[in-house]
Amino acid sequence: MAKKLVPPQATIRRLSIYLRYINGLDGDGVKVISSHDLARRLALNPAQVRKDLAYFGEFGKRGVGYSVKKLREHLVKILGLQTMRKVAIVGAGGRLGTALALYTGFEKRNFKVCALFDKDPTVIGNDVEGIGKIMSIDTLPGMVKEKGIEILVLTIPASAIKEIYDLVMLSGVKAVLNFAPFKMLSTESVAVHNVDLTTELESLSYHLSLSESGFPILEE
Amino acid sequence: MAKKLVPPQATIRRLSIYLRYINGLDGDGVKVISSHDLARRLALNPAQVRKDLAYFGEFGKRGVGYSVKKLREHLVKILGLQTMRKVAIVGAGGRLGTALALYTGFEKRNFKVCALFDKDPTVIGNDVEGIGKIMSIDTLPGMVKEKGIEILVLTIPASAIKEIYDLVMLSGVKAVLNFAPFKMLSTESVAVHNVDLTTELESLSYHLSLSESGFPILEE
DNA sequence: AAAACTTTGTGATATAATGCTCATGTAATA
DNA sequence: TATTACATGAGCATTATATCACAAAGTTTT
Repeated sequence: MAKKLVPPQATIRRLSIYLRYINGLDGDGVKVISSHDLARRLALNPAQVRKDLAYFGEFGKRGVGYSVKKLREHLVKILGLQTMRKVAIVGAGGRLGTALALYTGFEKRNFKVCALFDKDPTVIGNDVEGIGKIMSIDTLPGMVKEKGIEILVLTIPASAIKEIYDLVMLSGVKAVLNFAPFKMLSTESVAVHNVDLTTELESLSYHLSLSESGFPILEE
Repeated sequence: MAKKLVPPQATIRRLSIYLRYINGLDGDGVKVISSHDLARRLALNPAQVRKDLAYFGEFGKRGVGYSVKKLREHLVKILGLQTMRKVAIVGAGGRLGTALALYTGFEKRNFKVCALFDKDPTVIGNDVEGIGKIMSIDTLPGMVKEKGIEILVLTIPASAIKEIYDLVMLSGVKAVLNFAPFKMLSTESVAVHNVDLTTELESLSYHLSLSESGFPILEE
């Protein structure tokens, strides 16, 4: 019985975690896995695992569990990972941009970095092996259309945000992973996820202060 | 009237955002800011801003707003940012580790990368300018104590997790920022934040699939 | 084939986060 | 000094998310 409800963002993130876990099971010859097993391994609640999956259909078999093979297929389909997703990096001249451009781990997961952009004329034209030359940010909209880029990874400094915000949002991409220290908002046509490293460090600092003052930590 | 409640993690993250925003106000000669101003600028709800701040005391003045100077002082104090926090990077030989080691933006925010570790003998001993040589992971517990390292940034590959998990958790640090594709859990003595880049990309991919099938995006 | 297990899927319940509303305090103005 | 306007802090309402608990469905054992 298909219950039509919008799954929370947290559920989507967990699906990705489930997929990684069962991918890691590959050689082990495990044919079936229960919500209990998954939950124990991933430090979650079994009911939550079941509910997460139930948003998308009835994948399990009562008294048995979930077929690993089928579950993997479903997760790949739900997350839209059957086809390679084309990614571009904006701010590719910076440290973080370069690191992500050269990181090979994404390809295994079906994400392909296929274009690099920057604003700085001193890095435009630099060749990154395996990907190509860093291009001017001005060419972004054209390249998005030409290459079929779907996701933009933003690794620009705070100072460049004003200049680049609209350019990115109107470039035609449908998704943005933003590392810049500024919260970008999702719109009808562009999904944005923000990763804010400073905020992560500062909230850890808060916990340090807490434990200095004698409080326990306990969360997440 | 001080209400004794534990502030949610989301509140702590927002405090960091508030601080960044009012730091950016520096030259503008703004003396006072209202919850409304803050909320509008940061795409939040004014009541939420007030509630976030009210967890920690009564900083505002009715009819006026919050003194920027005082608010900054309070936020710095709450987040424990008066003193420099010493950070070490584990997995400093990899792309991401190197990028973070060389990233200078953290110092402005009072975080100092002061040690680098790796498991790989081929990178141990490499000198990173301004920080020092990459050290063997085996020396981690000793160095944590010796240098007073409080935060560990983990940028190790999936394959190294098993080997390094306990070493990190027992090293004596009080906080971990984990980029490895594995969810580490906070304990009584160690606060952990996980940043999972693959999960971020995959959940964006989910939204791409959705919009391909005609659904709108709308979230965050 | 019945009984005893196992595990899913889901309604009901608990917990948490967010947003609304307003009494109260403050400042500016007449 | 009274009036008006404004903004906080807090209680309450609403929404979102997570957990519990159990009936229904499948498997294994006797």
